[in-house]
Amino acid sequence: MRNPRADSVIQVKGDRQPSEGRPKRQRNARGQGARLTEDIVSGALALIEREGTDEAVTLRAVAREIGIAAPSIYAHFPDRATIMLAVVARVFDELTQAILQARAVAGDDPVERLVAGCEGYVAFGLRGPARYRVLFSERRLGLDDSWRDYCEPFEIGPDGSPVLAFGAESFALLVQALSECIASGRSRSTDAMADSTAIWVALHGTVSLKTAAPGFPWPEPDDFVRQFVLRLARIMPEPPT
Amino acid sequence: MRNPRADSVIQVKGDRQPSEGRPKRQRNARGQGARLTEDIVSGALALIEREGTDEAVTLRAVAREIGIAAPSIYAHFPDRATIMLAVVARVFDELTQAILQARAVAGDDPVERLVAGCEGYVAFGLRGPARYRVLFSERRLGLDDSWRDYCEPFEIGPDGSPVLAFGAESFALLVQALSECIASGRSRSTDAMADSTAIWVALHGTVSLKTAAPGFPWPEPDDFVRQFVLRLARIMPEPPT
DNA sequence: GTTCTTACTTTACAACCGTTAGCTCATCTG
DNA sequence: CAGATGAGCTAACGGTTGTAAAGTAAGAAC
Repeated sequence: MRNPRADSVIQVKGDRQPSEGRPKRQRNARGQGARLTEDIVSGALALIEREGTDEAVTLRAVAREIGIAAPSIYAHFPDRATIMLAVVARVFDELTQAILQARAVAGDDPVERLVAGCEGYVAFGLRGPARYRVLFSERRLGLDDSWRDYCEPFEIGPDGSPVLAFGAESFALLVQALSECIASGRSRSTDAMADSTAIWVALHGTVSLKTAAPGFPWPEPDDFVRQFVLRLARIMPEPPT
Repeated sequence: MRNPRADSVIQVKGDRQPSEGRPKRQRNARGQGARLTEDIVSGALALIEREGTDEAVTLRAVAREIGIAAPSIYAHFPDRATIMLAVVARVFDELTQAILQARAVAGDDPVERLVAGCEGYVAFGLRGPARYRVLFSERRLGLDDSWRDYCEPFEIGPDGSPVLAFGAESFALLVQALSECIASGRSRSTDAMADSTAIWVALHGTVSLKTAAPGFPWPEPDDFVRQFVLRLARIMPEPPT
């Protein structure tokens, strides 16, 4: 059994330059090198939205996207995982803004504000399914502590990863909205944390399943969301007169 | 600007045989060739559970896993997507069995049966997060009609893909369980379909988020599930005497 | 004007991947 | 026993990826 174990490789192949195809990006000015860091994150995000999956984010693909050479990324990020972490941080920020904006146009009624925020969450997710998916799909494996240098200083979970620390801001908005309903006597919830968690779970499930199974006979989204939010938030059937 | 466009490649590399490392699988008997089809699906599933992601399923990895040569797969599946489809079909089947089993030990009370099925769903998901994830993460793209030859004959969605046809069985169990609660006067739901959808969405969200964010302060799972199922199913506070 | 430094490139390597073409070898059929 | 056929193999092509090493262009500092 002659096993050609010695995998000898002679490869005479040149990588394509970044200049071909894509518009070549012009070099940053002297002090502005950090600007490329932002562009890398933007490029990765654009790639995700265009291709529909985060698997499209490879160092080379990102480099092509923004018109630089692949190894140039190493000056800004140590590896792919850290790029993705920065992407996640940015998308969580966008999510928080979307919720705040939806809530802002909802008036003063605490229940309406709660519902509006939830509808905003779902609308955000459905507006960019791939972008939303990265929030909770990152296997944060093989990721050392260097993420601290590239993201805001978040708290660390018990397993040493930044886990939900990212979503904390959005989740806090939800807890706060429910608490206001409780305080104003509109909800008979006795555990804002647990009930917020239930709402969050349902919101996430809605986005996740609606994008994964578009063929399912889904009810009209806003009313569907409203109905389950009211029940999970233990909103009273009749407002107190 | 001399651009070495002509990417001439001289590659003198031999692939590794499947025999090295892995235990070489012994050839199937004459009529039993189809047995490898099952083994390929099992191998892909094992790979998913071990590596934690379906990205680990490459033709070569599956071949290594079960001790065959990569090209041998082509006699059984035309491409990776079809293998994944068969995996999804099998996992959905496992899910249905898990729900049925959980329900079987729940006694006769329709509410308890509903809750037990839901807890079974969540327990199944948490028992094998990667396995569960494939159910709803497959981008069914670039997948021609040949899936019909490898899975049970499912209905086709409006976009020509088998989409939710897979989960239909599990979902039907849920609708049925809720309908029994309605019929026995324990639920005041007037739309079993919509309320089942809400429950499904919450169940999926629970599994998805609990595995994605294990660092979050999750409530005890069974009670958490029971609480939101009762509310979403519009179960009466007091059983009728 | 020389030197230093920043912000990148180019080139190359080693390891994967899917897929094709053609081969081997045991077993069943006549 | 001859031949067909099923079941799986080897070898190879052309492509992808991450990443190391070394090179270069332009502006700032002296």
